[in-house]
Amino acid sequence: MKPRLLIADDHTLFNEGVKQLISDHYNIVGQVFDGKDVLIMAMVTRPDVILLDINLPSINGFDLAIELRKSFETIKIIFVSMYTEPRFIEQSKQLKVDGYLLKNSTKEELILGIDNVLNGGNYYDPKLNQLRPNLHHDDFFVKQFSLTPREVEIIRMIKNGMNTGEIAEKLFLGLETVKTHRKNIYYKLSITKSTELIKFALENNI
Amino acid sequence: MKPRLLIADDHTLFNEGVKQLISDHYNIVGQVFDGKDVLIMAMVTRPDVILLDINLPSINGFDLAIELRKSFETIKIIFVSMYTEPRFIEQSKQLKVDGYLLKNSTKEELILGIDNVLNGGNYYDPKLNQLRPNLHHDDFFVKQFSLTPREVEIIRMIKNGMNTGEIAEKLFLGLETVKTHRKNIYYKLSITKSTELIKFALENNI
DNA sequence: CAGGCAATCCCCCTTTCGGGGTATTTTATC
DNA sequence: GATAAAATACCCCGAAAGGGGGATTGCCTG
Repeated sequence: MKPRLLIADDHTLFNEGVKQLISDHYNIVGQVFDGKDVLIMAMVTRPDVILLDINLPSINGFDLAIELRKSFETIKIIFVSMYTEPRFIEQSKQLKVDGYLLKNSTKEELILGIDNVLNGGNYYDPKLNQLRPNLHHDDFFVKQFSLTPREVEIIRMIKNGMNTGEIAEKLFLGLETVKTHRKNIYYKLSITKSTELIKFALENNI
Repeated sequence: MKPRLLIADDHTLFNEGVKQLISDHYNIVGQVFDGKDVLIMAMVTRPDVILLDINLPSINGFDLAIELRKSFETIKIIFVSMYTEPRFIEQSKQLKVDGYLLKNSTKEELILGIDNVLNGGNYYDPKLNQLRPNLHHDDFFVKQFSLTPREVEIIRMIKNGMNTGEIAEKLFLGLETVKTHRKNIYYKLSITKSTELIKFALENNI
């Protein structure tokens, strides 16, 4: 009897593609494309394991993991994401998510991960441990504007509503240092105001 | 004879999944996972069409499109991306890229797009044109926070990067009037900074 | 007509931003 | 060990934003 598997990813092609790829190994009991459908679908199909995208519409993967854990003791949860941010990994481990796979994995790695988790183990993609913090290999925007990791970090904090002083305090930096970073960011992005920065950050998912 | 197709996407699972999905319809002559391999692979396999991710390692999709156009007159290029940024669409059209598909398309849309392009046409995902117009949302937003028409007008202008002085000038108002409106807006939304206002506005489609 | 609301305008004051510099130390890379 | 890139820090200055108060006009509605 093949293990029962539910796929939750809003990228239809990816979702469908993964299904095709591994339907020899697993019984794909459901596919959902929106966060709000995951819980109901889990209820209906009772999968052994859920492949869960983190960046889902309506409800994100983290919130879903919390809810799934509440309602379904035995369902294994595996995140499948393109994000390698350490804070994502951290949060996943805190939520006792069973696995974390990257979207640039191979079919073999995917199956290896799922099988490991089904056998009661954990599987966090080995590539996650060899990453330099805050360096986003596959972030087109960061490359396009040659932003440094520190600059991206500060952009995120500005996006989250922090001002220069708060950022300096949080990062244990001098006020002037953060000001310098801001100036460099503005220069690189050819902008002049924090409001433009917010727009840039939100529109580019930084 | 099935059309020859090359897939370029660094997300192995996606790349592989798409291959599985459409290998009935097309002859998948190659798969690459890094920007630097695209040109050589195009040379070797001579595909009719390339499905090209924009956010590739080493060389991004735009630069590749330029190079491909130079070296291979007849190869059709279709971007397959998760990004809906208008400036991406613009740039794609300027580069005379034949198609632009979204990663949350269905298998059917994918095939429709590829076939259109193979028949000499263009195919830009219809969803790209209907991004935005959602009057329900901002209605809700306006009601929820009981914003006046004038306030909404000013929020839009702030979102578009204008400062208090520019807004005053444009609306033939005194500086202090606009400042007062800003204060009232901040009070109603329980925020303190323009950056938070931008987030509110963008996230609620104001 | 009274009360509420929207829209307009003003003063005072402090903090934060944005733009112009310059300079030192770490880190990575060749 | 030289070089380049990144990260750190400081100075000066004016402009803009933010926060507190108050006030007037007009308009609609009960």
